[in-house]
Amino acid sequence: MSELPKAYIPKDAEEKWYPFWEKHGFFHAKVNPQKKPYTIVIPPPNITGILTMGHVLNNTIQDIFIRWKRMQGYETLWMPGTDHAGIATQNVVERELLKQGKTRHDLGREVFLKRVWLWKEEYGGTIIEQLRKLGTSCDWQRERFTMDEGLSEAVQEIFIRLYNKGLIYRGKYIINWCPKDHTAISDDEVNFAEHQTNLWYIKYPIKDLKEYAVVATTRPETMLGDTAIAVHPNDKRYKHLVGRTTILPLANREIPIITDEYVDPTFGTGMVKVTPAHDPNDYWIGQRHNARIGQRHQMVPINILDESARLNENVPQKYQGMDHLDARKEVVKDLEALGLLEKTAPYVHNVGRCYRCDTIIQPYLSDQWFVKMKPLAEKALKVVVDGKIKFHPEQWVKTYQHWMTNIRDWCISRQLWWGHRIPVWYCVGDVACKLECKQPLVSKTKPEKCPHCGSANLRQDEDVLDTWFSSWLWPFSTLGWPHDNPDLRYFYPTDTLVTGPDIIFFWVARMIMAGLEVMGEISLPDGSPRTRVEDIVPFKDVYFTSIIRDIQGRKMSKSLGNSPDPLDVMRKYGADALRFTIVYLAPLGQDVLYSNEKCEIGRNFANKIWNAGRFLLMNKEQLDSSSVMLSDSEASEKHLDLADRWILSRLHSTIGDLNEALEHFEINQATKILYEFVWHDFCDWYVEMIKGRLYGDETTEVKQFVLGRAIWIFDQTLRLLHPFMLFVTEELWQHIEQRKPDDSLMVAQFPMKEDRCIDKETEAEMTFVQNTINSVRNVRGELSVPPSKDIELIINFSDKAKAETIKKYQSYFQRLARVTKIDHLRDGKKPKHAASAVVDGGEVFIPLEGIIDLEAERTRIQKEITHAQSMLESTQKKLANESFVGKAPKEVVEKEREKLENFKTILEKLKKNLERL
RNA sequence: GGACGGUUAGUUCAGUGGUAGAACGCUCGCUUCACAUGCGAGAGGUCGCAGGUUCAAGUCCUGCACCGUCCA
Repeated sequence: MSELPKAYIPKDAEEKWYPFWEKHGFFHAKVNPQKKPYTIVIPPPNITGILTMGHVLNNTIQDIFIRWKRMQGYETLWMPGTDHAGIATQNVVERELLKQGKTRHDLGREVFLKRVWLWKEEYGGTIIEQLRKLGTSCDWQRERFTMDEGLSEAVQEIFIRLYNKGLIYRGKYIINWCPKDHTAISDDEVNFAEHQTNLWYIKYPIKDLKEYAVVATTRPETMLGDTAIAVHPNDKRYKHLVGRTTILPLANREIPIITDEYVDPTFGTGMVKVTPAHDPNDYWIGQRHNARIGQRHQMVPINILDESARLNENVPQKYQGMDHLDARKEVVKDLEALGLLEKTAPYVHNVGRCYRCDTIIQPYLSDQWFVKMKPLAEKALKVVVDGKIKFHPEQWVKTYQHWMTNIRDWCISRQLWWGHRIPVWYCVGDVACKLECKQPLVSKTKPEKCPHCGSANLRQDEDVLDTWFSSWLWPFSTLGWPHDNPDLRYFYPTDTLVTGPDIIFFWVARMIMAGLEVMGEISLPDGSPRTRVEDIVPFKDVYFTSIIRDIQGRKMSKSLGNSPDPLDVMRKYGADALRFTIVYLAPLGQDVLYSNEKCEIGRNFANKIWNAGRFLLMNKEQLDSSSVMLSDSEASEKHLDLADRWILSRLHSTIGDLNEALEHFEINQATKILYEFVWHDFCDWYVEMIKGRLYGDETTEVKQFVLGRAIWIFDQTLRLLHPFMLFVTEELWQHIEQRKPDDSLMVAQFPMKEDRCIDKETEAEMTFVQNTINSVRNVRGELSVPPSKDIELIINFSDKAKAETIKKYQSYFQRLARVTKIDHLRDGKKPKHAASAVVDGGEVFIPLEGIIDLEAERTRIQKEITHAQSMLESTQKKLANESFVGKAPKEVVEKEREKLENFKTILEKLKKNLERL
C-alpha cells in the first residue's frame, strides 16, 4: 500500500487503464430495452487532421457527458468516426505527387483515388489514435468513415430523394477559379493580399441625356461584361437617373441603371458597374434584380473569360484572346482615347491568389448542383424556436434564426476527385438524341441506357459532392440509415451534440434539416411510428464550445506557432490534468485564454486527489484494517461526529449541485464544485479533523470505523470525479479496496443525492467552528505567533450553546489552531496581555503574555473597527430613510435591523478590547 | 454597414435587485506525522462612461465608448 509514490505519475495509470477498459468492453453499447439510451455522435475530425486544443476541449466535454450518463445507468453510445475532408485530403496527396513532379492528371482519376485510399489507410487514423490518449470512451467497434460503403449509400439515397422532390437542381454559381490549374477552389484556399493598384473612373454616356454615369473600378476590363449600373435606392444624387439607359463604351451595348441596397454610396462615385459573371456581389445584384416583380428586362450574366482568363468571343473582336491583364491596359488606353476616362486614382485593395500557384483567382460563373434550402430551413428553424432542440448557450438561437431566415441555396458540387461522386449521368448521345436527352439521369448505379433515345453512351457527372453533404447525415447514417434496423431505432435521436459555433450553419443546421427530412419514416424501438418531432430531430441539446486562444487572446494558428501540441502537454502534465484544466478554464459562451502553464491547475488537483488517497491508504495500513469498507448505511449512521455529519451533508449537497450543473450544461461550474469540495471541504477540513480521532485515544475499533467512513466518502468522491479525472480516480479506486478483476470505477454507480443527509443545523454548527478557528488563526498570523507555539483560549459567549460547541470540539482547535486549553471567562475579568477576536456574537481571548506585540494588535483591532463602523453607518443610513422603511418588504427591513444590532455589538466589543490594551 | 456577445481585483472569470466572490498571481510566515504540485495568514475593486427606473442597481431600461465573433 505504502508503495504509492509521493506524487501522482500520470503515465503509469494512463497506460494501464485505457486498455483495461477497452478489453472489458466498457466502451461498447448494445441495444438494451432494460435501459434508456444516451447517445452522442462525435463531430468527425478530418482524416488529415492532428489533435488540437479545440479537439481536446470538445472531446473532453463529450466524454464527461458520456461517462456521467454511463455511471448513471444509461446505455451510452458515443459514436466515433472521421470525415473524408474532400479538399484537404486531395491536396495532401497532390502535394505528395508534386514532389515526384506529377499531377493528379498524370495518374488519372482511378489511379489517383487509389493513392488517396492508400494514404487514408496509412495516415487517416492519426487523430483517432491521439484522441484515445485523451481517454475518450468512444465505441470504437462502431467507428465509421464518411466514405464507407454504408455512408456513401446514404449520400446517394438522400441526393436521389431530394432530386425527385425537386429540392436538388442544377444552376449557375460564382466560384473561385484558378486559370492556371483549371479548377475551382474553395474560399479558404484563396490567399488574400493587399495590392497597390488604381481606381479607374469610367464615364458611361447616358442615352437621351448629355450626362455621364461615372463608376470607379479596379478591374476596368470587366466592363465588357457589364449588364447594368447600380446605385443605392436612397441616394438622392442619382434619383433622376434610375431607370435610364446608358451606352456601355467600347462594347456599345445598352445597359440599365438600377438600384440595389448593396451599393455603398460613399465608395467612389456611389455608382457601381454590375458584372454578374465576374463578381459574386454583382451576381447577387443580378439575382435580386431578376427576382423583383415587374422587371421588364431579366439580367443575363455575360461571361467574357475563357478557362485561362483570356477574353472570349463575347467581347469586341479586338480584345478576343487577350489575357485579362493585357486587356486591362488596352481597355484603359481606348477609354482614354475616347475621353471616357475621368480620372485614375491610386488604390490599395485585396487580390485573391491561388494558394498553390499564386495565380490571380477569377470569380467565375459555372454550372453547379444546388439544394433548395428554403423548405428545409423553415422546418429546421421551427424546431429550434419551439425548443425541441435547445442550444447552450441560448444566444446562438438568434444567430441561427438570422441565418435560417436569410438562407441561400446550398452549392453542393465540387470540382474534385476525392469525395462522393455525384450520382448523375448524362446522355452523351448518338445520332438519335432527343431534346429530353439533356435531362440528367439520377441513379445510384449507372443506367443501362438513356430512357429517351436508348443510347448506352452515358457519362457520369465529373464532380463530387461537398463534404458537408455526407456529414449532414452523420447522426443517422452512422447507425445504418437508409436501412431500418434496431440500432437506428434505439439510439436515434442522439441526445447531445458538442461542437464549435463556427460550424453552426455548415453542419448543425444541415443535420437538423436532414434529420427532419428522412427520420420520420423510421419506427420507434417498439415498432410504433415516429410521429413526435422530438423523436425525429437528430439531437435534443447542442453544446457550443468555446474558442481556444493563446494567452494574448490570439487565435491558435500554425503560422503564429502558438498552438501547443496536446500530446506534449499530456506527456508533461497528464491527460487528467489537461482535461480538467481546459474545462475549468472554459466557461460556456466565453473564449478560453490558454497557455501550457495553466495545466498546473489540473496537475496540482490530480496530485491533491492522489495524496488524499495516499493518506487514507497509509492509515489503513497503520490500523491493519485490510477491509474496512462500510455499507452505505453504516457510513452514514454510526459513530457520527460533527466532521462526519458535516462532510456527509456537504457530499450530498455536492452530488446535487454537480448533477444540476451537468444537467444544465454548466460543465465549467461542475469542475468548480468538485474542486471546492475535494480540496477545501474534504482535504482542508474533514481530513484534518478526523486526524484527531485517528491519532487520539479512541479504540482501534472506532478508529477503523472513522477511517472506514473516510474511505467510503472518498470512494463516493472518486465516482463524482471520474468523468473529469478518469485515470487518477480509477487508479486510486482500485487501490483503496480489493476489487473484482473485471470491476471498474467507470461502470460503478454514480452517487445519488439523499436529502436526509443534508443537514443545515450541522452545517451551521460547522460554519461557527470554522469561523472561530479562522479568527484564532487570523490572530496568530497577524501577530506573528510562531506556528509551533501552543496557545490557550478564554471564551466569552452569551449564547451558552456556542460556548458548549467550542468546548465540545476542543480537539479540532487543538489540531487546527494549536489550542491546548479552552476556559470560560470568569467574573467578566478579561485577561491582560491578550489578543482578542469577536466572532458570531461572542469573543475569544488569547493570552499571549510576553510575546504579544501590542502595537500590532491595536492596528489589527483598529482595522476591524473601521470596517464594522462603515457597515454600521451604511445600515443606519438605510434605516433612517423613511421611504426604505415604508416601501421595502418587511423581511428586508427586519434583516437590516438585525444587522444594525449585530454591528453595534461587534463594534462595542472591539472598542472595549482596544481600550483594554 | 448589419446581427450577436463582452467590459467586475494584477490576470482569467463567477455573481439570482438587499454587507462585491473564486482561481491563479503577489506579500509574509511555515522542511507540522497525505501533499512545498503543499499548509496558514494577508494585501488588492468609485463593477467601461453618461443618464433613467426603484426605498435600494454590478444586477433592470436607454444612449455612448472600446474589444471580440459571425454575416456582407
